[in-house]
Amino acid sequence: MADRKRKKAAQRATIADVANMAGVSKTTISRYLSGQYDSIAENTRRRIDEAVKALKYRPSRMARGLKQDRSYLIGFVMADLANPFSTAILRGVEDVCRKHGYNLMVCNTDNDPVREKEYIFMLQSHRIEGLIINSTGKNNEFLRELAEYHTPVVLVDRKVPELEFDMVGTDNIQAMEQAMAFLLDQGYDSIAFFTEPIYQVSSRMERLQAFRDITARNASRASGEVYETDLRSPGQLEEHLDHFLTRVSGRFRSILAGNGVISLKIINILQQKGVRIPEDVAFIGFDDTEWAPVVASGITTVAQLTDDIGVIAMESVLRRINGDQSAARIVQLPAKLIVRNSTPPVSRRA
Amino acid sequence: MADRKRKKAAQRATIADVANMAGVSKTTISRYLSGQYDSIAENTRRRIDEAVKALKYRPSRMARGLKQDRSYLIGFVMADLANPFSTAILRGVEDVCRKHGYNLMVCNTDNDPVREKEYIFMLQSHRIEGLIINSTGKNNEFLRELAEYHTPVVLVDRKVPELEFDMVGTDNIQAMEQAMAFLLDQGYDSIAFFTEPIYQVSSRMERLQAFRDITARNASRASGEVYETDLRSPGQLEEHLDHFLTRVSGRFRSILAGNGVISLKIINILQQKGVRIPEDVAFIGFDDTEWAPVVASGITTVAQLTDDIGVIAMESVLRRINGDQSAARIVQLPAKLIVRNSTPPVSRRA
DNA sequence: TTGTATGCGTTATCAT
DNA sequence: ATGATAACGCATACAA
Repeated sequence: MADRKRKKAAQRATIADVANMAGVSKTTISRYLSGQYDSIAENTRRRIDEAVKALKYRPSRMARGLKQDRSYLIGFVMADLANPFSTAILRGVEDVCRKHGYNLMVCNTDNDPVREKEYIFMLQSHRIEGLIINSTGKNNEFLRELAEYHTPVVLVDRKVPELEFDMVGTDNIQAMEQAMAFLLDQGYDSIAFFTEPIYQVSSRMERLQAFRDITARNASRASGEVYETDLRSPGQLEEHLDHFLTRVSGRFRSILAGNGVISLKIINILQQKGVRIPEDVAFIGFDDTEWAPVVASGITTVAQLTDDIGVIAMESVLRRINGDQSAARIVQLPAKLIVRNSTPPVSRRA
Repeated sequence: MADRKRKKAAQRATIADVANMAGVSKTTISRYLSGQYDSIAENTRRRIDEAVKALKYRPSRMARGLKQDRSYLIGFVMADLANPFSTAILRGVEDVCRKHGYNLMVCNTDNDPVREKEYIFMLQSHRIEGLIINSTGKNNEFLRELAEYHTPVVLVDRKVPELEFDMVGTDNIQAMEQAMAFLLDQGYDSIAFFTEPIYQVSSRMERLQAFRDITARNASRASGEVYETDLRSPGQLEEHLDHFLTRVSGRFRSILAGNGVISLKIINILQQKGVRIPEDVAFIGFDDTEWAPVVASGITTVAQLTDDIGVIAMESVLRRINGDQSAARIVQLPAKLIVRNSTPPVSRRA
């Protein structure tokens, strides 16, 4: 009975401890751990069972990972965890991870490329087996590095043209077309599109471009106005709203918000100013947030399939992990217009 | 020049590769990695710099961790990631983690003890260095196991009487007292408390108990009614609301919601029924959700310091990691009543 | 200032 | 059905 090394405190049991207690070799324990029960005698297996329980043995994923070159870890890097859109995706990702025995490492970059880079480095050091990211687009070099070493990367929400990775997001053209067609059909002749700064964010670019295309095609029916607003700049959104409400002509005015965050801010300011939805201005929000049904007797929204985005992104990672070498896939999920009371036909208003 | 082993694909560089390229031993590289620059000659250091860059070397945290008995990993286990309360805490935790070089493993148990147990096992295998959890309370045995091996566990939101761990949450007594005192001062003589099922959830228990105590003390001024509602049971909440609105006497009725999730559901149903806030019933919500300002001309809420809960929880973990052996601390942060328009004085209503 | 040798806890290879 | 041994990538004790 070899006596264990003395350390100053309770140490976790190792495979060797289990082997000793069960009276077999480490190899047999290892077989047991990987479920090769066929090659283990019934009663040795029982003895191992007992030893594992008695010692509260938990195999070390670090040791196992080092040997097998695996980590059982997936990285999840978001530009803005404060946005419910991000956490909705997170839930989808987490669920699939759990079902497949992976753990999720969650990182919030706050849209800062430096933080993003630091996180990518840390995740590389942890040897993550897959990465799901809505990227600032400023660290393509390091994302490519992951790909070189066969770590699948899946982009969500934001495309990065230089990167040939799988991408999962919303079909922003179709989404905008639904929203705009509906507003036009309802008879609105003035539509303002409010978006957070475009930068290089593809989803915002696509929505903006779609807005421009659609207004151009419908120039005879309605006028379009674009407001690109930095929400961190105090007063800017209010200024833009003032401009639209007082300086832009149009009998029947409507607002289309580019995402859930700016939706809420707009509604807040409108309420403060006593501008009524939909009596004074109609409103459609992007993202079907939890509060959409209860604000202003119900806000019409363009719902993204956030949960599905997360699920599909993680499934794409798994497919690549399992050896799929096919060309990068771009999945653009349809958006669904959810009509509530913020967008009545103008006939009922005029 | 020893030739590297041939594997079928691009492998990450190891410390040995860097050592070879820089023409020094692995030990020197190791020193370099741990920042012992004093004991390295200027120009060897430069050569190492170059080699690291050229090889895109990323030290393996698994190997390092195995040797040092560290993982650089913190576990974060939540009963309900869908609740914005959870993700608010997550942001606080994540921020502190990042600043200290830790990575966060996020787990969603969906209030299921079995899932919780599986996650705790996985986290144990990953040798997490700390755990932040709002627990179902059904896996105390395994949480204690973590403590035995000196892994600090910090409870958030929910206490577990059997577990002597640090705990961070809201002072629910003070929170309820603020809300109730305000309702009473405004002149409401009937208060209904709506809560999700109490089970063993300490935060819900505390709020309920406080409600009972306060209504008992103020029996002459107002009557209190408790509704414990399982939101998964269809129709139950509506039934309870119906009961309160039609069967319970009281000239000036008010509702106090036990958390943000049930707040939203209640408001939704009230709106569907055409019950106006605050004209027909006053309303205070627990948790100052993002939508509180814009619903029903502004909902009065009891704000929890969610971000601080996360920050303090993670700081507690760090303090324990750094050797603090003092007795378990319970931190109960004050709640702040945010008065909006859902709770006017009854004099303005009568 | 630098290097050699050993071991962390596991799996894989090759035996028996 | 079971075991002995080497190796994964790094840090550490000890030398030089």
